[in-house]
Amino acid sequence: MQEDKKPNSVRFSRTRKHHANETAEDYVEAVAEIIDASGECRVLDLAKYFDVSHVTVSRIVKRLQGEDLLVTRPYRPISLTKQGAKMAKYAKQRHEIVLDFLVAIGVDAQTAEIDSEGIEHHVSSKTLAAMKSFLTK
Amino acid sequence: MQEDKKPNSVRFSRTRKHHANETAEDYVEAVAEIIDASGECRVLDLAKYFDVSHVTVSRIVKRLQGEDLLVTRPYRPISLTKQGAKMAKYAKQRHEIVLDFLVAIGVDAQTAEIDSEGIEHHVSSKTLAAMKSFLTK
DNA sequence: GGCAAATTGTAGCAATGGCTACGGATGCTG
DNA sequence: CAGCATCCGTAGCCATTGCTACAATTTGCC
Ligand SMILES: [Mn+2]
Ligand SMILES: [Mn+2]
Ligand SMILES: [Mn+2]
Ligand SMILES: [Mn+2]
Repeated sequence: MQEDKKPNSVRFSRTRKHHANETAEDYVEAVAEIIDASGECRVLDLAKYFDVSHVTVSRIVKRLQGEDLLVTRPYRPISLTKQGAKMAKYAKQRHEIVLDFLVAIGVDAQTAEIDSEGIEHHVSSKTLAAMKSFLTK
Repeated sequence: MQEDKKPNSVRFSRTRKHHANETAEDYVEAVAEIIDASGECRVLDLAKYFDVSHVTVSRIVKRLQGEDLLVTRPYRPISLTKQGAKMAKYAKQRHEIVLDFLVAIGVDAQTAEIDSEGIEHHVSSKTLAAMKSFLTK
């Protein structure tokens, strides 16, 4: 049973859904990156990575464990589940394409890094495909 | 006294700031559009526009009034302040450029409408300039 | 004018993501 | 191996944005 929305408002609901996923996407991507760089990922690594308190990280990690994206035990390192690793891989690829794309249209690297961090979460597979095809042309 | 951040984490703080502004930008843009289309903007108009309850709109309108972006009185229509109108004008222009840009790189109109609704808030003036210059080429 | 419908406000709940303060666990090091 | 520093969890606060249920106001119509 779908509540039928007025066509205009659909895009806002969609954007709200994107935002709900944002934290998860950034976190699994960060966990993958930190493990790749240093061998393991701890709560404090993520706190420094995002520049938030360890408390914020701790709570979010707990939530994401409940969503089967990562695994940890008290006072222990954090690792990704299969599902989390899959999301991280996709998020990383998408992030890189968005970043490269912005640079390709003439945005300076530093600005592209900042903007891509927010833009990535709103780029659908269709828009991603368009960016990809632009890059290979 | 600036807390000096690790350069990497800057982009996340920036993205969090963009998100804090998102609601304001969407709301003033919607108020301008609704007034332009129908003469006045009521709480229920915004509720339908965003597909949220009138309660959510009512509270956000109150907050934005406190931020001097719009004006209203109980049970009365909503209008923009000078500052709100200025933000609405910028947001609308930016939104249109992002939308047109996505279409220009080959994204279908419907997808472009959805994606631009989220992307717009993360597009800095530099990235916007790059998109603009791409469109005029 | 008065009643009913439509509109808007209020009360109170939930989820999410910020924070500080404090307490418990881990682990390094003398 | 004991103690101390570091790391992490918990308690409890705030702000924001969702919601339902109910109360109040405005408006339209007879
Ligand atoms: Mn990312
Ligand atoms: Mn991101
Ligand atoms: Mn928007
Ligand atoms: Mn966003």
